[in-house]
Amino acid sequence: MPSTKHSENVSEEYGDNPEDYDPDEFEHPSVTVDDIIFTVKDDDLKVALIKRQRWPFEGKWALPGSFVDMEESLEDAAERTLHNKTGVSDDVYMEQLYTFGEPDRDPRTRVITVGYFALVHREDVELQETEDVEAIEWHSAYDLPELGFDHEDIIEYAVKRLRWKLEYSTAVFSLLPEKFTLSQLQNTYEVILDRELDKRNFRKKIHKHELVEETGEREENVSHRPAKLYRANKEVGEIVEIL
Amino acid sequence: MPSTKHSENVSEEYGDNPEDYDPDEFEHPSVTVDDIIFTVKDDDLKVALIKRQRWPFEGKWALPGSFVDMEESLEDAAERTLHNKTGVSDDVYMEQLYTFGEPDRDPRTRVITVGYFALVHREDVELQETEDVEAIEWHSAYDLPELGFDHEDIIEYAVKRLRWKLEYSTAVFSLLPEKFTLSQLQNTYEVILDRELDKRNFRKKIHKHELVEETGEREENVSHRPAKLYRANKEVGEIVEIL
DNA sequence: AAAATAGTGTCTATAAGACATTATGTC
DNA sequence: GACATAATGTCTTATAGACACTATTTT
Repeated sequence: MPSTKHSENVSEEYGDNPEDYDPDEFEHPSVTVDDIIFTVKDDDLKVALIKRQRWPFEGKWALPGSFVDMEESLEDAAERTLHNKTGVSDDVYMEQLYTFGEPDRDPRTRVITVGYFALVHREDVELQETEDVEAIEWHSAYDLPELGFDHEDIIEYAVKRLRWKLEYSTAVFSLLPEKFTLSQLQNTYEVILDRELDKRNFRKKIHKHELVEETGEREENVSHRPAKLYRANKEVGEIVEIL
Repeated sequence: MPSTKHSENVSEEYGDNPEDYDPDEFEHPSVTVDDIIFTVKDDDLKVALIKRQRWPFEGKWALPGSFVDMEESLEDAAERTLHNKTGVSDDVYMEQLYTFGEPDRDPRTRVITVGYFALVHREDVELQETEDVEAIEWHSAYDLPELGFDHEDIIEYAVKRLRWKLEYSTAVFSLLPEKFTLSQLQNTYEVILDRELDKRNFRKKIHKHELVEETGEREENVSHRPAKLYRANKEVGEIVEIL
């Protein structure tokens, strides 16, 4: 098997064109999806990680991932991984993040991974340890444990994307329950952007863009003045310049 | 070969984990890169396309692409494709666009393609028909011929990214020669954004962000008042809110 | 009444957008 | 001097950011 061939050789012999290619003639890279699943909890930005049980990176943490099956789309593979590994099911915002393909990123073989970025509601946050058994836990994105592969870089990239999403889209609603207070909304922004926002200016903008509408309900069982509960007034993911 | 297996089966039998995977046990998808190479020429946004010589989509146009070799990075594959297919060499802005992986996007076999987005200077624009021989030509992104695969979708997505890049980064400089006039700069924006801009407001912004500096030179051999020539005063790709 | 959080408005500075005339070079 | 494009400024409106006090509920 010409597994050590260089691209130049391949190019010369095979005309460098997909159409000249016999899919069984060469070794192919493996393709996986990795999910970067975020939530906001306890005033902290959390990312779901599984603990690895075997070589390589045994005992270290890593993103939940799966191989892409020959007959499923990338997005289906990412959703399947989300469901199988976390037990989380509906109402999850998901989008493709980036494809990481350095030849040596996996010590076993050539693995190209397509990163998918997911935002789950605080409520959905129960990570089920599924049959696949490895421990899955929320970790602070600001204080990560030792990670296998290039997953630290992937998470760093995902946090940048998440910040962008918050400033320029309505993705924040995928991190909140259906009904939420304006303070919860602001807190979600503050945790993710890692800076404080002015309450009055924040509310001015939220209302100017008509991002929320009143439900008519208020908080209950709080030992202070209860806040009004709002719901999202835009589709999740819609592009709006918010901050 | 269990090439028709569904993902659920794979998941159950193999624990759904990359680490359980024997790279030779299953058929892998093929992985390609496709380059979406843009330039601005003749008041038009152009994209480089090759004419296909064989099935599938024989006679139709398609993006230049290559298989990813087992030992090269995705970016190296994209650059190799750029050089081999277009003859274009230095000073090209390139970034990963998106990964397209619908199972049926290629009628031959499962092919996942990583799109790379490239911007070349007007000057570098000589497309060389290389040994790989198929015709390569610039086509208007606003008036595309019939394309094979999902390449029309890919180009549509790339045009959106390009517009975003122009509004929020200094990527425009990769489309211009080293020295350029402010009218050329404005024209590049207008062609890509597909709308007219006010000359005075445009110049105000360019100067406010200190995007350009004077070279001290002026245009030559024009039959009207010659414009000053400027050069970029920021790194290409830097993030700045421009328009 | 004390504690805790909710909720609200003004002022200033900066940015965005609409808009027309003069300047300078070539032929 | 006719032609073609270069170059420039003002005014109005909208947006962003700094900033502090009152209101409401629970205990």
